[in-house]
Amino acid sequence: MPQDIYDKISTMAKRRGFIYPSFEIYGGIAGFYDYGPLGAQLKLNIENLWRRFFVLKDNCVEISTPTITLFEVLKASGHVEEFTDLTVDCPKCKKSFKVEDIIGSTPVEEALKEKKIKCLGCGTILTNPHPVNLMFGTTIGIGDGRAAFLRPETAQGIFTNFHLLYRYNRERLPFGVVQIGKGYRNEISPRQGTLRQREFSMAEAEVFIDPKIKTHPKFPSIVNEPIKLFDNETEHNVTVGEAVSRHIINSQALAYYVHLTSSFLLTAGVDPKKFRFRKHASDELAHYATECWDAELYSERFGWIECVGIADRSAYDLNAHLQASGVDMYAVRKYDEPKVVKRRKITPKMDVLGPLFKQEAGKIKAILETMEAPAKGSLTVTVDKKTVKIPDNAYDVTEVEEKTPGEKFIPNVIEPSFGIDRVLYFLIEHNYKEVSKKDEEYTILSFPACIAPITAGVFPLTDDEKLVSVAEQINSDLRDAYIHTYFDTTGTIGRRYARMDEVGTPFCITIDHDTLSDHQVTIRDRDTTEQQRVPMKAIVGILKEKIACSAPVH
RNA sequence: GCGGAUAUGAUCUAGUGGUUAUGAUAUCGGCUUCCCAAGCCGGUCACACGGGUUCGAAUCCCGUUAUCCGCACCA
Repeated sequence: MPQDIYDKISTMAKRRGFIYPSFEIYGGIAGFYDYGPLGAQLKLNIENLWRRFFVLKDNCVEISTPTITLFEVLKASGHVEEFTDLTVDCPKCKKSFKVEDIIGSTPVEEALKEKKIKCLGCGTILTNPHPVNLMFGTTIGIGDGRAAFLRPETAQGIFTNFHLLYRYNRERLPFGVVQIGKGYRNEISPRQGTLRQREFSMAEAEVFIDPKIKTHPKFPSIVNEPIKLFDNETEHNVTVGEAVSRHIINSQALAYYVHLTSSFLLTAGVDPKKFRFRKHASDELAHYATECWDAELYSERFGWIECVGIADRSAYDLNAHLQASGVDMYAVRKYDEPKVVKRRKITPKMDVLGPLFKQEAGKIKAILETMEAPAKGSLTVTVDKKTVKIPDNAYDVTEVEEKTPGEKFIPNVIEPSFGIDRVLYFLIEHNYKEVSKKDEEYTILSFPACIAPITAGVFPLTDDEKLVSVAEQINSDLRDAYIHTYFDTTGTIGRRYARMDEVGTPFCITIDHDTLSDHQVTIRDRDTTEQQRVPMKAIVGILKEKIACSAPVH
């Protein structure tokens, strides 16, 4: 098979220190990759660029929560059910089914023995039952510890802190919270290299909004920006404003983050021609989502690959945690003036309720205090699934006027969720260029300056001591200014340029004999190979400006 | 998970049941040269792992692992 771009990139990435297969000296394991020195720096640069968009520009706050997540959290969020499927295969029509779709709640072993599990299509007896559980389980503590999972997404760490974060944000909506970190999925069969890993990095933003005001404060500034949307039938080349007015995207808030994502990806260096947004069909939506747009990037080998999901998770998660934990996950929509409501308030008489209901009296009291007294008839409450009648002499009714400052509601969530490793791979693939120089194959990674792992090569033209010491000074000045450099005195200058081109270093600074007298150096541009003579003192400033990576026109 | 193919230095690769296992690139050292992968000399680094057959296995057989292709799966 001829080498395609994926093979070439894999080879280059390993050879030059971007990506290594993990644990290779012990045989390796599918779905795990190490980032070498250049890969780790590239990943850090991508994450920091992401922070510039989501934290600095969009005002989200960043938190950090454990990757080991308590069973209860993922039970409440639906992941325990949704990620654990027992699946059986049909040997005849080669289809797989969830066991529970076929036999309901019958124990599986029994059903297998009795050959009750038959293919819904052709009636053949199904075989090979295997659990498809995408979460890694573990136990916290020794012995009867508490069950836990490695998190399948960082989002739950944000949801479970909602009440604290809402207060941090001084009880105002909208606000966004981000987290960058590892997620884990025990993929059945990882393929496609780093595009499908079992441990992977994600950057997620959970933006909490009022479901009645699904907008974004900066939406007006982007209404005329173009965007390419594919709804599985038609490709719409529209403006962000049109996307919303024509209901291709169903809210301004969602559309805003579609645009922000686009802006981030293009700044990071994805090829606009290999980039689109695609809407999830209703049958591919996650269990928590009501609408989802994927940013898809095109790979020459793998086709269109989802790298970012921008989902409207509605109130799903906060509601789930509210139900399961009992902690208030509401926000308040303030009225212009507090509303005054007359209410027939119940005041329980504990001296009657206590002896009557014993240990249940406390629960009954709590329920009664939230209830409206019936205008007529008897009062009943439901405690532990039992309905009990409360005698008239066990409570008083008083008519009170209650002031309500606003309406309670569960916020909705817009979630842009980025697969960092996928973005990283695509930045390599989209920027991988082959040219031929003097009949030799020559490769260039045309990374934008803001994400390139090394910003500048620093080269004395010869290994003359005088040149080397000036170059060393320039090198340390740059490093003092947080600019990553690669200092190299060996080999010909062409070879040194070539080495930098292959790993995507945008600039090389060369110190030659003239530098000693005119205090100028040469800056060489990777993409044009053009050279510019500039004063030594100006270099830090020039490079800092280049790294700033202003947003491209698109 | 099922079926097929593959596995030799960091990379690409030659090779045979029998001495010390090719060659190139890269890398390191030396000489030389110095603005786009120059040359010469020298050095480091490999038969995926485990078992079997055999006097002898990197080579043949089996298993494992990984990778690639197809199927299935894929918030």
